[in-house]
Amino acid sequence: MTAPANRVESTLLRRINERRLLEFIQSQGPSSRAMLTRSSGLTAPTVSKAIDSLLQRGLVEELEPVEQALGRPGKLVRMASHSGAVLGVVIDTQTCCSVAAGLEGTVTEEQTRRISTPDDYTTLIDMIERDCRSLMAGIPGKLHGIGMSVPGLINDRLGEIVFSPNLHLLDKRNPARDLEQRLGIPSLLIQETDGLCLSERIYGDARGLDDFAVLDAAFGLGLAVMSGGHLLTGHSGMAGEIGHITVAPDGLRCGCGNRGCLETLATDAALLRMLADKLGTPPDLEAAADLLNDRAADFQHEIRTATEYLAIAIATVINIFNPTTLFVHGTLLAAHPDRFARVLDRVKQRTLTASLADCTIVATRSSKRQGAIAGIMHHLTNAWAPTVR
Amino acid sequence: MTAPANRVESTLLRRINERRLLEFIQSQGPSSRAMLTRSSGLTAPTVSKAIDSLLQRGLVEELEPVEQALGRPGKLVRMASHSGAVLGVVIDTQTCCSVAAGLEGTVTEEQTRRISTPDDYTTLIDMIERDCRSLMAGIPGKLHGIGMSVPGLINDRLGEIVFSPNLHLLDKRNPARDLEQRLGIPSLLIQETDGLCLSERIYGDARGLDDFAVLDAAFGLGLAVMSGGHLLTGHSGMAGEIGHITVAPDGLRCGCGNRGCLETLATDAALLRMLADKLGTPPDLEAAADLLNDRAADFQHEIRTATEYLAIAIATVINIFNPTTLFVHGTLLAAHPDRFARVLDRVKQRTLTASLADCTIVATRSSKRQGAIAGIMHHLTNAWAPTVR
DNA sequence: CGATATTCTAAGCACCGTTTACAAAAAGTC
DNA sequence: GACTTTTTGTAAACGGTGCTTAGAATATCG
Repeated sequence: MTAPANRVESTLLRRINERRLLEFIQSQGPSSRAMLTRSSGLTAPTVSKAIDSLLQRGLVEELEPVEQALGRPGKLVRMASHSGAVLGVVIDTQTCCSVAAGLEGTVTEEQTRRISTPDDYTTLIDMIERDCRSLMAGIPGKLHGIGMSVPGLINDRLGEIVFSPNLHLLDKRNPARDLEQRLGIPSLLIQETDGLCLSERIYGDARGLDDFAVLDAAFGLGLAVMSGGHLLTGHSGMAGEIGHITVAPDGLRCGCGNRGCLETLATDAALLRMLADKLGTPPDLEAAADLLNDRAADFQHEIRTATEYLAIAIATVINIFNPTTLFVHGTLLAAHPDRFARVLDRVKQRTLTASLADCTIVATRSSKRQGAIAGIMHHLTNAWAPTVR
Repeated sequence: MTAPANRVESTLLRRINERRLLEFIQSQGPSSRAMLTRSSGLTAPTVSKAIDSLLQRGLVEELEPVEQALGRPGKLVRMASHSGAVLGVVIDTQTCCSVAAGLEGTVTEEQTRRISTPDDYTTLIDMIERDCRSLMAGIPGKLHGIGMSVPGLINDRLGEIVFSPNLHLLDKRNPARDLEQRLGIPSLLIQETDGLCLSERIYGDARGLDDFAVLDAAFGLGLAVMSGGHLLTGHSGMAGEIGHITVAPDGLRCGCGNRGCLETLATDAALLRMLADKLGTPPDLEAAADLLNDRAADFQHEIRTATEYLAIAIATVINIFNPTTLFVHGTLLAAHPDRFARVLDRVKQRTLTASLADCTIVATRSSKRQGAIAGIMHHLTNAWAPTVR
């Protein structure tokens, strides 16, 4: 009762500045107060006070200086990794994994637990709970939160997965809320492509970029867009559903009920299906990759079709969003240099010259695991203070 | 030299609050300080000081109270219309118009000058300059700026119209900058669909909405998206080019060089062209509207085709952006109740159920004229202070 | 005419970032 | 080893901002 109720506006500036500093520490690594003063444009005393507050909140920690510079060595400040941690959980069609990381966001194999996805929702949550508890036992400091990356369509306002075409056991569920109730740790649901997008922004090649996009062309066609430094959400967080544009009116029937959706033609899964039709037996992803490497000549038609439609998808994103960079996630077409080059060549045919000139197209190097961590870290900084624009 | 250089951060809060109040006045109409206190959540003294500042900047003006309430009547404050004004200029394929309006944004026929678009750029600027000077002579107070609505692709960073498919005399030009040099009044280039979008947001049915979109299906296929209260711009302001998604790989050749672009199939212009093919002579827009009203049965195929592709365009926007409302601008399909109902019916087939359930689809009631005014007003408030998100 | 209700502003306070000044801690210099 | 130089970090005073409190201004109602 000591503080007045409406202090919100009064501390707004402080919170915005704390957040800005946190982002500098995140992107630059361990920094002294003086370095932050230089890069943020704030004054030294302001930085000092803000860092004190961040230390108290446990988001950053001090490090002994190791510099060999001229003057007084500055005490370094870094994202809390000895005194704080987050968990990331990835739910996917084949495999699920849980990972612990410091607030600096480094994921390691030692701190990862993997399971193959069970058929039953309750079993899934049970197994994830078990893995999380096991990871929590090894965490030194405070656990700030859990990020959970899931495939499918998430409705933020309802707080549930509307439906997940490739993993129906998630339909109408909220595994993050369920896990939060069991563990008592704030948990956040993150659409997997949004996670990849945040991961590129915080840890990847999109650091400092305000307008870029991630297109996941592996199974479903997922799109996440960073626009003006903000993740595109739409009214209910369901933005980014690019997979169901009609591009072949008489094409194959899609899970959504229509025919010829882009998703049925432009993904790894689509190429797999075309290979299966030709071979008579469905190959798995690795077998398909080998086939395409060894006997590419036999599958020219299939490769050309998938390439063409992936190019259409990429061109659509570039035309609509005018990003600086487009990250493409996928195994068969995006990760293979030659085939990716062919995709880019086709994109050139289908994009407005001016928009394409602005845009670099690359394959993602991020993982969903890193995406789950990025998602919860984004939430931790984002929920605390708004951004000015 | 009196004020310190870095005072920016210190006055940020003040500016944000002034802007918020301005938006309340804009949306609520004339308001007393007490009313603003209630609706903004700020305290009375803060509101009073901020209004003083707005009065001094000439953005608002005081009005004599006319209330019949109980206590002391509050002096009303409104957007400056006696003491301030803006101009709007619309450049379009057939007709151009210039209009003067108070800062409250009301456009009238008396304050409008129309010309038919000349063939030559210099003549165009000459004529617009003449009309603007004529309008400026009748303006009571300060002229704050000019908004200029143009068709085509605008590159913000280069500050020029990249190209304008239906009005090539604008290619590589910046008529706003040219007009600004002649008149000495700050002038702003606004993509015409962005203008419609801002117009709906400030003056139309999108007041208070943070996630909606405007699809212009008249000549080109224009898209503007308001996402989280911000206009989607992309890296260079070229976002929204939805017209060149390939939907009919063997279709007609488009101005962009490809075949089967959505723009060649889903617009009024596309329907006109189909009618022309059937009739042998190209009808103008009014003749076409009459034909479709009187002899609809004769053109079932053409109507069905355009309807189908417009539905694809609408569904794409809803799937990708998850808006609360989608405003469709167009004469032949969107403005006619029966035909629009058929479009909506087809949209239902092509949109993800969850996203469609969130979204209302209506025909725009805004005009490009209002859009030009909205564009400059948006700039006047937006340039002054950032938003917090 | 006084009571009541409502509007608006003046004065003082707390918080925030900035400026200024200075203390702390290292390397370089004689 | 003492002094200077360089860099880092903090304490105190100052101006700006919003908030709280108090009070003046101006209407209607009884």
